Amino acid sequence: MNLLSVLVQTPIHSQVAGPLSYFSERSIAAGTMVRVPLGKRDLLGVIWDRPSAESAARPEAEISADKLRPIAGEIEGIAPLSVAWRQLVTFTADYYQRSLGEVALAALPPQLRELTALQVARRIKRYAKPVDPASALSNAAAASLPLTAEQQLVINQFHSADGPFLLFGATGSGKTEVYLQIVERLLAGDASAQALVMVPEINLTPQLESRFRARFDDLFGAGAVVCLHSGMTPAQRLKSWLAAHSGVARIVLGTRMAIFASLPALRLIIVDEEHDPSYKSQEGARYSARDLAVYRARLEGVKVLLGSATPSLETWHHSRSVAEGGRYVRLQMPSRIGQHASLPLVRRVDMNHQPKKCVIAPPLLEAIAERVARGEQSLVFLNRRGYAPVLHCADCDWKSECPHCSAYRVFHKIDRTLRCHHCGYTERVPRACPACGNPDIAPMGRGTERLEEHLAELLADVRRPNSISAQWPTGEPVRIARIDADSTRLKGELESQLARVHAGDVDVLVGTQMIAKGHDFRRITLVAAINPDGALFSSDFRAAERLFGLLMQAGGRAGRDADISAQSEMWLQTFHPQHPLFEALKRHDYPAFAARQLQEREQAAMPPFSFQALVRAEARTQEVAQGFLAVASRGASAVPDAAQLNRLITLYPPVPMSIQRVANVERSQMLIESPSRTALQNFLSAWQGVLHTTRQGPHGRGLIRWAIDVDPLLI
DNA sequence: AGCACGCCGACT
DNA sequence: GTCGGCGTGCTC
Repeated sequence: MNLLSVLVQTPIHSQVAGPLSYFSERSIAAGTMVRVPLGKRDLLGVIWDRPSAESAARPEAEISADKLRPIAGEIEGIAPLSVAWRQLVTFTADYYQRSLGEVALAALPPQLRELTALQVARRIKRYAKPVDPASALSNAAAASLPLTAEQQLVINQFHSADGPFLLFGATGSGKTEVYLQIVERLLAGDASAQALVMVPEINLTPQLESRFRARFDDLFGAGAVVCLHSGMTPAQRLKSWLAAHSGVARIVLGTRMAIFASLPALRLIIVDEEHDPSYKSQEGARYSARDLAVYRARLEGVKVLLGSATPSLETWHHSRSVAEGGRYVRLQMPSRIGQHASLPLVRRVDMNHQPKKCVIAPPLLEAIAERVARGEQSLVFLNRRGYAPVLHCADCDWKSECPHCSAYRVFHKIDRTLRCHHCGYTERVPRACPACGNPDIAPMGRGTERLEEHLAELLADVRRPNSISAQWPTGEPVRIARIDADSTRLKGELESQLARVHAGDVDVLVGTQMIAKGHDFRRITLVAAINPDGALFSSDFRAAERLFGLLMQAGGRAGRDADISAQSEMWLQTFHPQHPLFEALKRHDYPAFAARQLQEREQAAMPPFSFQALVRAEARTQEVAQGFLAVASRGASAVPDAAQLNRLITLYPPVPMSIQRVANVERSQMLIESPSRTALQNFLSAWQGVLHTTRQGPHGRGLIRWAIDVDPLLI
């Protein structure tokens, strides 16, 4: 009889958080997937390595023999998950303070959990057809593009060092082509090698997929490129996952979840737009897929390449010179592709000298109108969706607060609703002020919806050049489109709207950050940021970094075709034109911006010069949430080695979160800081127990949940 | 987390 | 007389 350790999906705060013990007639290798009974349920589990005798210092963790049950069965036809995969899961669970079972099972395709062993066996039979390389003799593969000197140099550097690498490349410098060539060389030289390529958002996978498939389908057979992201159906995900796990897929493209793909012959990881906050998971285990990529690469002895035009300050700091202590190799591609290609001219409009309350400064409006008249496209960027962020009554000062959250509901004119962007609570817009009956309630501020409407009015008299039809003898009216989370809610909407822009059926495109990221527009010659000032004086110390990245990326949408790049412009409407962030942006000088930011961070002992964790607590009342944290905080002095840790750990008092109440739940958080990552780790591991017992005790009464966020992005 | 059991209020 | 609210407790 064999004793087995099995992981099942159990969260860290349950009493069955650790690996569970089962027995089986025959011995089963670690990494094998099984089904096991737990209570009345039948769950998917993964056989885990049993703790070695000397490390099993907790005899009480051993379950009594009479409670042991046999496993229900093995999942046939799926090879055991590798040691490396198990180590990645173990590290993630430890580092992000979650249970092994939660991390491991969340990393597997959800359908695997639901299907019976028999159903799984059927799928495997259906899917696991090996790729036929003979299909390669069809069309010639999409040819590699000729490389610029910069690209060639970067590729040579990549092949002659170990990394990790930061590819610091301007927007339009041809990073994707570098990825393609690196992947191609690797896969061509090793018949089983696999590469993992990550992008921050689902939106960006289709265009990347088509480029990779155009290049590799004929080379390695259709099916060599698969995608892995949460927008896929459960069946598609299972299929891609099995293709990766079985080695049939050679290239996996995906979002942050793809970092956990089982890739038995992994040789390379690429993280595109590595600075993007989407790589940090905001629910469940709050892992950073970018950081895990670096860890996994080291673990498996493979190369990792992080790419960005505006790297995260963490990565930038890691890529300082070796003499200064840097660990990453910095590869640079400062120039845009094309003979006369250049980055857009940045123009700052001082809003202090514009007509009061004007939304679009007259010179900017004129510039847009000029583009329209020339048949060129403009992109107008406002990072706020809806019609107006708040509805207001001038008589009694009523505002459209959400009854369930400490936030305003946003006015959406298109369906006459007030919508809370935090809890989703939606109501019809009242005819009159709900507080005093005044029928004259007005929108305050503006979002993309209102901006679109406003632009249509302002550009009503502008005519674009005539096309084929003689319907408009004096030219055709301006075509304005809007792309944001609202206009692309339906499946396929984003694709069709982007297609309209690409086809030249749009003159002015209004949108949120959704349009700033990655899309390869070819005919835009003007990008305008309507109101970027908000982040300049934010209490979030990362706001400036995010704004710089966003604006740099938005600006990067302009003039991507060499023919037009010379006349392309980026306009910034600001009340602080002299702000160093905009000065650096004007010069396209990320290094200067980063140096300044890093200096400030170092002086203030902030990341990357310190390490942080956040504990968040939720309850019906703020008192309960904060009380729980306060008591657990006091209990911190009781953890082992507390005296030693005290020197290295700073616990800040619990405070309400910036949006204190969401869906009638009060939220509180406390910050923990340390100059040492290891010290922080040790403390958090030891402190878990205190949080547990506090939860169980009188001060945990009424607490809904709590969670630790290691390396939080939002503070 | 599920999923039970368990003990009190408004419905066929 | 039952359906069902969610409080407490257990699962290798």
